[in-house]
Amino acid sequence: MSDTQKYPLLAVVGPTASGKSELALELAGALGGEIVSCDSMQVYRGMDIGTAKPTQAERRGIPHHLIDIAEPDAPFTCSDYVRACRPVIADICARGRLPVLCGGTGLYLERLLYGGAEEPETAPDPALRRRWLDYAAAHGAHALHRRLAEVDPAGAAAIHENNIPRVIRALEIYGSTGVPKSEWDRRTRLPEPRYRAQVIGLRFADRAALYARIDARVRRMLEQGLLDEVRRLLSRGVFAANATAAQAIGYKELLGYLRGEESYDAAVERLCRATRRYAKRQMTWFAARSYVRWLTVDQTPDLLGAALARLSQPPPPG
RNA sequence: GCCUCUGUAGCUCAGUUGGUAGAGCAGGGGACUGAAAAUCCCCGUGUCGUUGGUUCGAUUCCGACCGGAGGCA
Repeated sequence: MSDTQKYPLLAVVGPTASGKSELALELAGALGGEIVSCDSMQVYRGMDIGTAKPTQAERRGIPHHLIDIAEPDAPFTCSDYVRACRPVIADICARGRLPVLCGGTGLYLERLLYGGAEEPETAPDPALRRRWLDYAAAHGAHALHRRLAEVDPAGAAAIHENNIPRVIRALEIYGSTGVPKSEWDRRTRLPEPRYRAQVIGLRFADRAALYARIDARVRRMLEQGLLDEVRRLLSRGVFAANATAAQAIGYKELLGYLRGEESYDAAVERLCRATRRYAKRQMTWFAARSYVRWLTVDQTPDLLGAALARLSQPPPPG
């Protein structure tokens, strides 16, 4: 795809509970757009309340894509997301509509925008990972990291030795392609985004204001029956499957309560805390992306107006 | 009323045979290329309850007082 053929798209990013969905919906309504979820957990069927999926009523007749496209007990990765997302964007644009990405999974958006065509075809290999994990257990994280340094010094230097999953991933890539991960990283990072993307980020001048919204949202989820939702997934064996979906905030905390390991209040407190920490990690991620144009939610009465004003400006250079 | 124990970081507690102190949790900051709601890294000054005394020097020893817990009346 040459530069002149680049598809346009909008994206609304930011920490959880910052109001992304609402703004994205308004933008889609105003600009003739369709929502494309960019969320690692909304892809799973049956996880509705805890992932804050917009209800049919809340979608106001605007199509939402990449929600409910995977089973929670099966693996679904960043690469699956990107592969699923590209044709959706192409289709929306082909119909003369505007894709409005919306979500808090920074990595998914990053790989969508900057991922090249060439990528290592190395799906996670459970047996191989098991082997490296055993190796780490037997010889320690340091020894595992040294194994990586032998074949990929640059890659090893970029990964802390205690970050065992990452070290194993890098070993996996080298093992199955014969090319170091650091080399793949160089090859698969586009200098320019693949789309004519305009990314709006939501942030808060007052952190406490966001945290209050998070606490309120957790309370609302519980009122809407989050606990029952977790029970349903539990009975389906989702958490035993050791799947990505089982790592979702809300689900893993309430599990402790359902198993009688802690009180309800303690589980809810842990849930709120985990959500706040997650929000902080999201803020750190997006704050480091130069392509994000920020709107300060608690200082902007007319978010939609402010967002539209931003969009009329030319996008920032690469 | 008397006796014993106790009072150290936001919380739970260590510790200093007298030279002004450190862990876990909480909190803050950061990283991030196919598990990312995941994973990982960095960050600990606080009237050591108050007040007298001993001492070159007290959070540490002694006294009194004020909280808290327990016991005896």
